[in-house]
Amino acid sequence: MKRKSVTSRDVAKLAGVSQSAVSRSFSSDAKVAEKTRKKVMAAARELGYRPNSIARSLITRSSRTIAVVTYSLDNPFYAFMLEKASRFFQQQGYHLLLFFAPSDRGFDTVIDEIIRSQVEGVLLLAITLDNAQAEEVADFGIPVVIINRTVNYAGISQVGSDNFSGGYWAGQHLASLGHRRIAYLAGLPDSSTDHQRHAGFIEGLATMGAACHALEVGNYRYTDACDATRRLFAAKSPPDALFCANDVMAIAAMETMRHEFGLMVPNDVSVIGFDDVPMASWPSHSLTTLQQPVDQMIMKATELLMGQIHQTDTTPEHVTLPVTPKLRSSTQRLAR
Amino acid sequence: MKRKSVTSRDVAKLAGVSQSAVSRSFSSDAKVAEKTRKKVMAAARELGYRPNSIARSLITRSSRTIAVVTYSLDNPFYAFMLEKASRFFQQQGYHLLLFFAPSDRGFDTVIDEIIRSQVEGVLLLAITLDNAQAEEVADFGIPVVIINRTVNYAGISQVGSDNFSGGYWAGQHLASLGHRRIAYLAGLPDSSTDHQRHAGFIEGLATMGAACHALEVGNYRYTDACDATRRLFAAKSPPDALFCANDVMAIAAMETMRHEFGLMVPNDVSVIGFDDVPMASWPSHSLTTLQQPVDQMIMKATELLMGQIHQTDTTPEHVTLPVTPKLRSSTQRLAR
DNA sequence: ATGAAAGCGCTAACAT
DNA sequence: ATGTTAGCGCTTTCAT
Repeated sequence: MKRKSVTSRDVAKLAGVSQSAVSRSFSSDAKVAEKTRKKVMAAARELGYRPNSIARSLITRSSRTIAVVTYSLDNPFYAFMLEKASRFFQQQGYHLLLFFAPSDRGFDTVIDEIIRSQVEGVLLLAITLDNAQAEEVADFGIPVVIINRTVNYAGISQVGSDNFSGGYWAGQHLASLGHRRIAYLAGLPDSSTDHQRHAGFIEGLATMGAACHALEVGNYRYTDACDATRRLFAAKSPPDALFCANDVMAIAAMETMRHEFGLMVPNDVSVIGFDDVPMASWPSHSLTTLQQPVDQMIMKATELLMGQIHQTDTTPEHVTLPVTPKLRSSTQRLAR
Repeated sequence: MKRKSVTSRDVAKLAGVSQSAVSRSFSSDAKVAEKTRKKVMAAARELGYRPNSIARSLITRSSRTIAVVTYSLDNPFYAFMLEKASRFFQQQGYHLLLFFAPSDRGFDTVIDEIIRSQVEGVLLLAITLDNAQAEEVADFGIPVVIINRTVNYAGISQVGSDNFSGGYWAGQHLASLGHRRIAYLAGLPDSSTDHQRHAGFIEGLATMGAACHALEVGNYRYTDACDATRRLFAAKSPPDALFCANDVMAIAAMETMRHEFGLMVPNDVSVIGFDDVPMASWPSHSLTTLQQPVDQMIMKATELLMGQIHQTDTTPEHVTLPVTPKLRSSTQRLAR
């Protein structure tokens, strides 16, 4: 049975106190006699009263809400981050408003919704803002932290890992293993992570006098990566080593090579991924990869956001955390 | 630079109209002359005005917000569902408040937050409510839909798939393949899904005159499932077939059997999972499993929730959707 | 310590 | 079509 919303006024009447006494009884830093609070709580329980957070937010002008925006959850790396970050905010007494970036433009609508919602902070998972968008949000004084993308805007904090160095290590390592036809399986072509990993890779190869043998785009997605792999290995001169811009694609590539091309990893082809998702360490894949420090990234990002929310004088930071090569059995020295 | 919050009043002043004209200009079903709206919009743009959703919600008494509660995102099955459901609500103009069920009790706190937030509906992903909790929420007239768990409370809708039949098929199929030592790798011991899959399994085995050879608990989690598998195969009489209550555990079991016990799947052991997550169809795993109709489940659940939000006379439904056996290569007839 | 009163920023009658 | 008025349910001075 639907209760007609009970207000603090109703509770006050029943308890025989003023409405503000009720309000005080429900706030932690109360200047209320223990006796009145008891009375109020009893009345509240009887009526099934719950303070209306919306009314509270309106008057205190604080929503205690964080918006998290993400692109997709089918990369476990981001699902994990979302969970971690959410639990953190929840524990801090914040609510979490979740938005998915629409594929078909319309991202400005999301920004508008976020602003209207009076959120106190925005966390962007693998999403970036163009200058107009950044300015729009900044103009309202809403702190923003971006994870795993860069922005062209000084007012916004970002935390990511050292993609360039990761790519560099991958390139150098594969070349030093004696591979000659080293290919790149690219992520989203317009993402900063892809650019940086790619650039590092090229440079790492260069230190060994090598160059990128072939490149196909997998958009950081499993099925796209399967297709890209097919193109790569159907070529006249197929790769003998492959650096993939993330683990999901690396696993897709290994599956495709093994089961459609009858190739062995690492005997015929060495493979390196990026992220170190849990799956990467499963024995079937045992993927050599570059570990991103997820926990640190989340910690830093949430810390930054909280800092900017609480002290308005905090200056935005651009944090780059180190990646760690994880040597597993998807790479080996080229058999002569 | 932080703009001091601009209100509709400010816009009204600048546009030379009344405050309510501003309000009307920002509502779709407007009784406003095109000319006034133009003026208002111009002034709004100049000041950077955005309607405050909180104030709007307070007066309209509708938050246009749905709460989604989940336990964890490390099963891709639920990550996928969350994304699907979120996108749906977002597209319908609803906001999504995300909560993670705290492991250490404290779930009542989440319920309290949900009620205070004035959400219009609650979607529970693989989470159930005890009677007191169900009553609490129902008392406030908040529609609730539970996915993949059952409730002991008539006022709440639930949608799930036919776990019993799935288990039944698995038991019967494994027995009919000639296996004699068929074990069960259980999910969370107190979940309805586990009970039903288990019960169906036992019954399915029984039709073939077989019984469950061994049981270990994997809590629906990868690492727990690895441990459970070790226990299962370290036994004097290890299984020759295994039904796992979900795909994640089935994959964990296959990894462990293959790489720690040197067993072949399906030659030495047949394995069946449950869910049909994308990973299950990857060639390395090629897992025979019971496909849950995720899309239908989400569609039905969101439809039910929307129905209950919009017509208060909608009666709660308990929907059970059929599962589909997906025969892949993790099962085969026992070699004689 | 408590109550009265004044709004938070908006929508929705009600007049005009 | 537009303005005036009265709140939505709460927090927060300000007196007492």
